[in-house]
Amino acid sequence: MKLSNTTEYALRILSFMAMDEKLLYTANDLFDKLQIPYRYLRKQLNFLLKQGLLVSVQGKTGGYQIAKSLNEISLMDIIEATDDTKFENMCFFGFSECPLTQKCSMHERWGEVRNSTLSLLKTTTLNDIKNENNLTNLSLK
Amino acid sequence: MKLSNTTEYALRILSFMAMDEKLLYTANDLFDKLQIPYRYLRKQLNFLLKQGLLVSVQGKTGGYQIAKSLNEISLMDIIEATDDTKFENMCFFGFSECPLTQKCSMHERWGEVRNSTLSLLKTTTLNDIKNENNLTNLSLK
DNA sequence: TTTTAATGATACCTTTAGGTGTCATTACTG
DNA sequence: CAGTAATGACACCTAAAGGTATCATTAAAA
Repeated sequence: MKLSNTTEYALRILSFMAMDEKLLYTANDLFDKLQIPYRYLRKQLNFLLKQGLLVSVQGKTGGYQIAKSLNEISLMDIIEATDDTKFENMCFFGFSECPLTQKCSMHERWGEVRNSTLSLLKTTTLNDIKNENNLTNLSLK
Repeated sequence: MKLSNTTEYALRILSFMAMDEKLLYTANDLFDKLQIPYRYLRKQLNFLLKQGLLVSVQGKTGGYQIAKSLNEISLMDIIEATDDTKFENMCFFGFSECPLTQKCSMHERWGEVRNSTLSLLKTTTLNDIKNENNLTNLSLK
């Protein structure tokens, strides 16, 4: 009922980098702010790179940058890149067949809240996040 | 972003038993219907017993029964019994301090969908589930 | 009173998410 | 051109969730 740590980390990283998307952020910059273990952060950055969400520059003045324009990356894009759960037809009881065939006793009710959650995640982009960013305050604590 | 298997199993078990709450269900009855590995199911039943959600009868004609009246058990009660995540103030980015002090950039939006999910889980009881139960169909697949 | 079919308890195994450690490579800079 | 500060790659460790195995206990029923 909670995103995985890995997914939360990815959301932190990209949301933070969205604050100034033209900047080149080093792993150390991000480590200081985001409360993610340093080596795991490094691994995660490499992963996001391979997923095409980040680009990197090597060498002494290197770092990472968001690969696309902010309004092209939704929160759902980030979640899907780091979590292979299929949310679309997720049955409340975890039955794999529920949504398409028979309906379980939570089908309607659960469908509603699931859809509003999914819709929020799909329609909110990094650009929206940027415009509302108090994330720095947060990450300081 | 998904309930744990263990929690889903607990929801299956109690929702199924709610269909006829006065019946005594054996582990084998439940195993046949609920797609839960037999030995894990046994373990889980013992756990739900200790949590006070079930009562058991030992011996040859024994089995399990829901411990309270159906409208006294909400879905959230079941979730909380099997998952120690604290949902109330769950921050979207997983920051532990978010909800009470500073607000992160998803605070408002996330709060809304989180609250409607929580409210559904708290207000839906096993009695509601019983009244809408096609779960048998489901579990047959 | 023995058998049988149920639950109770507990220890162990397996997989995976999360996290570490080490060394190579790149490219700016003194 | 050597030193340095960054990323790249990859192997390994750890804890917890999920799942399995075994044996003891209970109580109805033959």
